[in-house]
Amino acid sequence: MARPNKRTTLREVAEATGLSTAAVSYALRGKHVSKETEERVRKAAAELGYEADPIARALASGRTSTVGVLAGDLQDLWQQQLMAAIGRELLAGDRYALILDAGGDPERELALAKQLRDQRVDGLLVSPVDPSAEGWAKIAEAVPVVSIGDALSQARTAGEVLFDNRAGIDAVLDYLRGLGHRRVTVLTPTGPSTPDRPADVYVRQAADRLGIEVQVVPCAQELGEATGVARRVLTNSPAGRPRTGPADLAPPTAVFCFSDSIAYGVYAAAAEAELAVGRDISVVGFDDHPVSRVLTPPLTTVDWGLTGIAKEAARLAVAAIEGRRVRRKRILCAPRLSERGSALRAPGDA
Amino acid sequence: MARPNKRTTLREVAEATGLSTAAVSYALRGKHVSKETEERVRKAAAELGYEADPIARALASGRTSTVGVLAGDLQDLWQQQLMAAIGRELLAGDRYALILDAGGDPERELALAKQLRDQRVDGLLVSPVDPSAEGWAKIAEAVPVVSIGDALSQARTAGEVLFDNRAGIDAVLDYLRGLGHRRVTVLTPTGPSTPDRPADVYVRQAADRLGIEVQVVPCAQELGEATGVARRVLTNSPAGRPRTGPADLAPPTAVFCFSDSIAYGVYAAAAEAELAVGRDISVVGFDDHPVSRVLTPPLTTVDWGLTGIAKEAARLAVAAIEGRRVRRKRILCAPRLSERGSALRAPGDA
DNA sequence: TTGAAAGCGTTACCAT
DNA sequence: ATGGTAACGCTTTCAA
Repeated sequence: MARPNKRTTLREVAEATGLSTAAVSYALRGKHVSKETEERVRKAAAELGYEADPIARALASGRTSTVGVLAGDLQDLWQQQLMAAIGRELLAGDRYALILDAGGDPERELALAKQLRDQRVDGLLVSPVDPSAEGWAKIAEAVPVVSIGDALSQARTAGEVLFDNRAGIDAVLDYLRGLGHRRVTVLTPTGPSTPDRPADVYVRQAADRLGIEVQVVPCAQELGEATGVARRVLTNSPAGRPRTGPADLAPPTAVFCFSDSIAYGVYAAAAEAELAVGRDISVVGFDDHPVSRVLTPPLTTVDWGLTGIAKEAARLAVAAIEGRRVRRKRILCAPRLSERGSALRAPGDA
Repeated sequence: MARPNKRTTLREVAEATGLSTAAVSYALRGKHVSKETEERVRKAAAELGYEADPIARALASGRTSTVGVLAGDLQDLWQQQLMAAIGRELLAGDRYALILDAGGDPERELALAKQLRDQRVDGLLVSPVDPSAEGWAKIAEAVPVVSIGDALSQARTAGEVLFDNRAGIDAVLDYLRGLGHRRVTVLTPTGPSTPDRPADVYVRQAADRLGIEVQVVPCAQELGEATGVARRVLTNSPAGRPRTGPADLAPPTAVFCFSDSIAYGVYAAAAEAELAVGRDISVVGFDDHPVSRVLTPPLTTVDWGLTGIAKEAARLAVAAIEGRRVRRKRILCAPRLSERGSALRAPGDA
């Protein structure tokens, strides 16, 4: 039965002030009451050290001032960064972020989303592993959902902060093509159990259009694993060759990573193989994590504006929670190619 | 009033089965009931799509199967990593991590801890900004607390996973001394509003003993800010000189950073100043974040074993929650100096 | 403006 | 093994 050291309850404040619990409840929230009683109640509450019990409040009101934040995969350093930023943003608005990690598993992702809903989170921010899952529909009915990155195609969300993947991919492939690259390997965090994500699909189309040969290879975010995959790609050992794409025996001249975390793995593998990033093998990332500029050479990557994303996502969620209308509930983040030193002219290209 | 699409409640399951809510409640938890009723209830519950409401359960039982995880400062990449790891660890045990960020502010840290307690978290894991704060005592009375990094000196915690700071600092200073360094700047995340932490105090003693001149300079974790501080330290501009320590005009030959995140700032500043890390200026970190080995040169740092820490901390917390006794509730993590390329012989040293 | 009382959905105690 | 029924601590009608 609960904890031994009891908290002061609303009833006790009521008794102390000679008011009803209802009156006290209102007074503490500044509703329906006269200035003076509010004052009196506040004082009594302070003296008794009263603080409303969030659980009881949640049960009675259905609200928690807690927002669920569901990361697709927290192994991704950029997502860690994003969650931290969202947490700060929410906290600034007196809301708490309940951060969960789906670990790249689409099923777990939905299971966690449901739990969050059951916990009465007022809103749910999600950076989805599987944006096309049907399960999102029901969840979005029960709680305002804001998706980050890709749109939840099956659900009516309260807001979306999307990456303009097409523009980002076009920008990178154009850039690489201009540098003379014709064989590019794309490393995507999409796992085997996950359906292709929009970027995976689009990058093939874009490459075809530009006359670039791409090979799309799935890759874990964790550094050690990513390094392993990159190692195989760079040496073009059989395990690194995907089942799709032309059976080209030459290794790629450039690697395009759909997350900076993965790019770090390529750096590690390149160092092992004594390949100079930039000169021997070009690398492009996709997030602009802060440390990317500290690498040698600094990682050329696509910046989506982390802070802005966190701000917008939090804003949309809060607006939805408070039932406010917003002008645009779909924010499209434009890519900015941060051209640094990791992608240079392809070897052998004039 | 709550959400429109109502959930099925315990009472409905009771009515459907002709049992009392009590019986159903017990049955679903496999207590006091016969095999067959349990079966019958389970079936009915499944058919009705019943799932216990965690909030109501929390109010009635005082338990939530949620664990609060309070980060001192989530700008620190290593702490991001740690939180992610703890979250995974907890999730594996069917508990949810409620991750909050104190943003380096000791007052906020305590305020958040209280909120977490009010949320009825079953346990609290904390990587404290201010381990010596008195406020921890009360919190630890109400909920099992496990501290990570430094011990909460004023509180009776349920467990501790401590870094052997003294050993770590000794190892690094010994190492630097052996390389001929005599002027070392220590960059610590400890903020102006925070009391000195054990490591800050100890590093001065250790340096004195070894005949090393140290200057302890506070430094933010965020890359941009850290770079700024490091810039001043490397050029020894007035702003970089702390008020304490000898007024030495020469810049340090080595920088010892109490977090890898800060070390990244030093790399950035060194690059700006065209100083070669290792040759012109030695840098040592204190966490071993995964990306540290990807830098050029790879960062020499102190490894505490992230995964182990997350595991132990989660284990201690869960044990305390379940009221189990543990042999050792104080785990001391031994430092392992990962000697890589960022600290070399001091310039001018034979 | 204030009070009385009915929930909110469980759990846990006490009978049976 | 089950049922009845207080808690749990708050919010929110509905009256006054």
